[in-house]
Amino acid sequence: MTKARLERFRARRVKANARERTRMHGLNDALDNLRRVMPCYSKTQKLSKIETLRLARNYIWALSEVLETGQTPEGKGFVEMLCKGLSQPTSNLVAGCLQLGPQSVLLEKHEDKSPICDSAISVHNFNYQSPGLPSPPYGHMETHLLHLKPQVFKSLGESSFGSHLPDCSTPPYEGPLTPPLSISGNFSLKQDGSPDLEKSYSFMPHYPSSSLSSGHVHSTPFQAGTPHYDVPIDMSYDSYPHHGIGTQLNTVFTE
DNA sequence: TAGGCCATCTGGTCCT
DNA sequence: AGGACCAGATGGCCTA
Repeated sequence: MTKARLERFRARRVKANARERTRMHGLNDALDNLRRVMPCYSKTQKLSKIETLRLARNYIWALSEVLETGQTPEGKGFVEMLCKGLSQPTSNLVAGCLQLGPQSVLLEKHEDKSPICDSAISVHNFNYQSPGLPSPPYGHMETHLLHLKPQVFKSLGESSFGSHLPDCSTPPYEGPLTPPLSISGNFSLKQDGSPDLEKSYSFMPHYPSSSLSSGHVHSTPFQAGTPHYDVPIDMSYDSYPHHGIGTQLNTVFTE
């Protein structure tokens, strides 16, 4: 290889590296956008990539469950759905983030009676200190309990909007907050059952029955007939080998 | 110190 | 040829 060819090769490699960096930054930006529309978003305590993907999968599943059943998710069950497959720290984070007390407050109105965002079911700046959980490192946590779009509420018979969607999403994200849903269509968002179909792992938070008051997630199946996996979260979390994000994506969507 | 997570570099493969 | 995508390797940072 002549010196000139070597230099050309080096230059090409440098350019390819730069492109790869840019590509990965784009991927990370997309992940950040995904984090922002998750039910548990914190700028300071970022979910890892793999946990973000898992939580997103659960969130989509939970929302499609709401659409399908037309039932308001019961608080504990909702948390359980979101926590399926997450690591214990993340599960604790989500649980602590979403549990407001013994009574489900999932449908509590946003405290800021903003005419624009009045429709969003969310609780902002919620600091939760659970007696059974470690001190929350997340601190100032912005929580979206159910950041549902009007069509979701319409399906629940609780819609009060027109066709205009209130923009309650975080600024940088310009895409839709909810996946394209086709209720009458030929496809279903949800697979046949729950995200934990594959029994390679199964996790149902296993806590004392006084779960909520003790800051734990009580294992109440969200959906009647949902198999009860009486497995502690920490026992069921499988540590995945260190793969690239592509592999992680594959892992998440085949789970 | 080990393990988890991440960014980056790199070479391979596929496509235009 | 060059770009996009992917996965393996590597090293840094952080935390338990």
